[in-house]
Amino acid sequence: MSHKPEIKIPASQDATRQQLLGAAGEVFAEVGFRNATVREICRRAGANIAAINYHFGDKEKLYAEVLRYAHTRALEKYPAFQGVAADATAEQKLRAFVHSFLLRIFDDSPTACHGKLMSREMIEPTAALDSLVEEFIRPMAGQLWKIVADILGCPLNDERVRLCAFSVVSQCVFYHHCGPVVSRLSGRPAADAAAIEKLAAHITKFSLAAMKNFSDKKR
Amino acid sequence: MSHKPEIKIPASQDATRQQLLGAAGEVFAEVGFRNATVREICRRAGANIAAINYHFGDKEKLYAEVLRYAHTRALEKYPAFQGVAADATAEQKLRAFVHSFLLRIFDDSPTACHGKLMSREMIEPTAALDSLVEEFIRPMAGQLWKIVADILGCPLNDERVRLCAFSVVSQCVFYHHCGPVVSRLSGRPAADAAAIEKLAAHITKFSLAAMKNFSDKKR
Amino acid sequence: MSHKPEIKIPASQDATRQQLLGAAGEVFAEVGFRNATVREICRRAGANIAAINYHFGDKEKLYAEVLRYAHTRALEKYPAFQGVAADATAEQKLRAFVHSFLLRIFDDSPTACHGKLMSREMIEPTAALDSLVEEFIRPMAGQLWKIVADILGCPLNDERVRLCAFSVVSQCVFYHHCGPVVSRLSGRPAADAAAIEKLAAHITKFSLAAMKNFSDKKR
Amino acid sequence: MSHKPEIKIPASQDATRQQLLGAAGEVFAEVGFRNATVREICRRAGANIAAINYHFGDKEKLYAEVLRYAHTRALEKYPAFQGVAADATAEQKLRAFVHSFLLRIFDDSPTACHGKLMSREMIEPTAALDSLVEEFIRPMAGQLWKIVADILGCPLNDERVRLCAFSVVSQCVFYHHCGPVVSRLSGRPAADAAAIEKLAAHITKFSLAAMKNFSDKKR
DNA sequence: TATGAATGAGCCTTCATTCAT
DNA sequence: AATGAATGAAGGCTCATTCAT
Repeated sequence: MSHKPEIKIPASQDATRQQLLGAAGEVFAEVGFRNATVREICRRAGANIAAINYHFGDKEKLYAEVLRYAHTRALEKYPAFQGVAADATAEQKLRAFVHSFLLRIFDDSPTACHGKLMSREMIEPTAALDSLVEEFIRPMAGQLWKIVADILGCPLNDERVRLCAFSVVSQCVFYHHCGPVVSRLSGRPAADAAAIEKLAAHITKFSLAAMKNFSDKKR
Repeated sequence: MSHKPEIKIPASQDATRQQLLGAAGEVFAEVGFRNATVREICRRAGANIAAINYHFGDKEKLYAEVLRYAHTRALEKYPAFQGVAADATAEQKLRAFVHSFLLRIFDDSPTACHGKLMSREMIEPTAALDSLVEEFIRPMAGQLWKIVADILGCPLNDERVRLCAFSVVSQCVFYHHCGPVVSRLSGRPAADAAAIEKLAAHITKFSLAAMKNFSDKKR
Repeated sequence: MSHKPEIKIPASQDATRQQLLGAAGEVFAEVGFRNATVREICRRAGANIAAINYHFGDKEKLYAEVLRYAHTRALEKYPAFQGVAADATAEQKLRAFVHSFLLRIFDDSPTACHGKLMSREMIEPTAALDSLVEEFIRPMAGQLWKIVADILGCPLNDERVRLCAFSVVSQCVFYHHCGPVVSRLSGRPAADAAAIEKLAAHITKFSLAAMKNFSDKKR
Repeated sequence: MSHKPEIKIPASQDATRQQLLGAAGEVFAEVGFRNATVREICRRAGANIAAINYHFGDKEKLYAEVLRYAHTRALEKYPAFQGVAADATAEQKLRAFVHSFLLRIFDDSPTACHGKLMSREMIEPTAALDSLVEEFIRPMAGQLWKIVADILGCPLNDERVRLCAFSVVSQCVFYHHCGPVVSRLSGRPAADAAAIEKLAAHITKFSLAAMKNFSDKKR
């Protein structure tokens, strides 16, 4: 409010764009696309109310960019196989995959909104979801399928590979998406780093135990 | 609020209330609480635009009632252990639990909205969630914990019981909540009765395999 | 501005609708459809800003209704052959037609806006013009064609009938539509009742003189 | 971007100005002053969005220049007495005047916008109209008055001269200004060269017939 | 009791204009 | 000299809610 003229000086084109992407990510994550107001986004970005239309065309196009931006950042920050050698065992890779998946989804630093945005996208998919699946999610699914096929000893396109992979992912997603119920049932609040660690251990153990005993049993 | 002069046929008064509950369930499920308009709800219910405020006070109180109503109906329609004897094995009970859970969550008949409402409630919990958990979800969790404890051979309050129960439920919830991604990845549309049957079989098999091999392995 | 509580009491549905039609007519006539603001219309109508959407759907539908309303009123107020017997001569009918046409078009009482609305409609025709022509203008053109055909001694569908009728109407329209130039050239302001009388006399005389001498001359 | 060392042809500066005048003429003619956006004008002119303010001060001053520019061009392209000798008869001069008037007003080549701009100016006169009348329209009216006075055999300042001249011009203007109604009534689209020729013939014939029979009749 | 006309805050978007570069 | 990012007022429209009937 006072002078702070320096805040406006660096306002090069890209700076404002970036501020808007960040602020929009926060707001969309907090209240969803529809409930988010451009006023609030611009306010947080320190930009004029017309800035969104100027830089992105409209609110919807901004949202699409935010979604891509959030995904890109999340994958850069938490690569799927961080700290795992290329020749590691499938079990080791699974553990890493689950752990980084959880870290990615639970990161609630102000700049991270990937998890929440995806949760909302699941409930009300937008036009942006199609390309998001092809660009980010399908490749990641492919990585998991390889690991699972290896563990099961199945060909990659066996239906059981898909089913077991979904069973793995479902456990990761669950604690994030059903957080409100999980925390009410367990009496504990959201997940911290230690809890995530523990969760990753359980999911990996549970899933490996299941898959090791899987192939030789018919339903 | 006062006495409800009792004698009254279940007539007009209650009829409108009921119509509103039904219509509101549909609309809230389709577009969420915020995006739902009282005009549309009243239109579908064949009621006056002021009917919601008259019968329920405001939109939010209507929503809370819809949530309870939807849960009650869903549990009546798909009891947790339908067709399973009280002395059935834990495995049989688990199978029944999973199957009815899936049926409940995937029922998309116009009068059923329990699944969609819960999905939305996970993302933006309302004040109604607290009582919902206590009244409906905790009892159901208790039932599952018993089964899991039996299978694991653990005491009921062992942490592994909670974790494994979550692992079971997470798989059930996943196909519903992440439907938009699952269908895009698999190329198949939503779930029909046969698919649900198959899903129930997989989840049960996967979970039993995991839990059978669980206790004797360290992570 | 002061109390005038009685202004709001009679605010039955139709009263507000009527107020809006009147106010909208004024505003649309003054500044055109696009430049007219719903805020100003509602202000003049003593109505809430949402009243237009409530009663008419949107600004455009309001405009269409205003156009029809203004036409209907103008034709009621100034019938084409007021004070002329059914068996009057074609010359007498022409004189009456021209006179009432001018009166209609120049009426600038606050409730009359027909003339200005039509002028604007000529420059930027809206979707409403089509039905307006069929419903109001074509019947009136038919009346004039009969008179002209009678004077020329031509069959009704002779091309000269159309051309001469247009020549008559063009003179009526001109003083209204080109008022800004006419008044600047002649130094006189807009038209009062006496001026209209004189104008009607000239146009009738000019046109009759032309048509009397018309048929027997080749160009 | 680099230096463009001064020598500079009358180029860029004036070139941009000229482009803006042309583009603005088009846009103002198409959608009117208020609905025209500086963005669209600059886009069509291949100029920067700030170019209008830079070269003309603001949108309104640009409009005034466009109006003068369009008039000048229209009069250069269609002189009032093209192809008519100085000693031609008044009838011949009238014919030429009417024809060139129609050509001027109906020219809808992209660079011509005189007719449409004037139509709009009639409905919402701007400050630019005053000087436009003095500079372009009054001289032209003077020319017509002379012709008409000659035909009527009246002194130049006789009121009948004004009235008859208006009657002539009104017919020319009518087909342009009321085009939307004329075309709907006649089923024919806008005017091509042949139609204009025919129109000129009719207007001249009608007007001459009227004026020849005029002076000796009192109303 | 039940209605529906009326309310006014708030939404996204558009626009001419400005100003630092 | 010329740019284009940024501005902020104002536009049409939607909505849950109220209140006189």
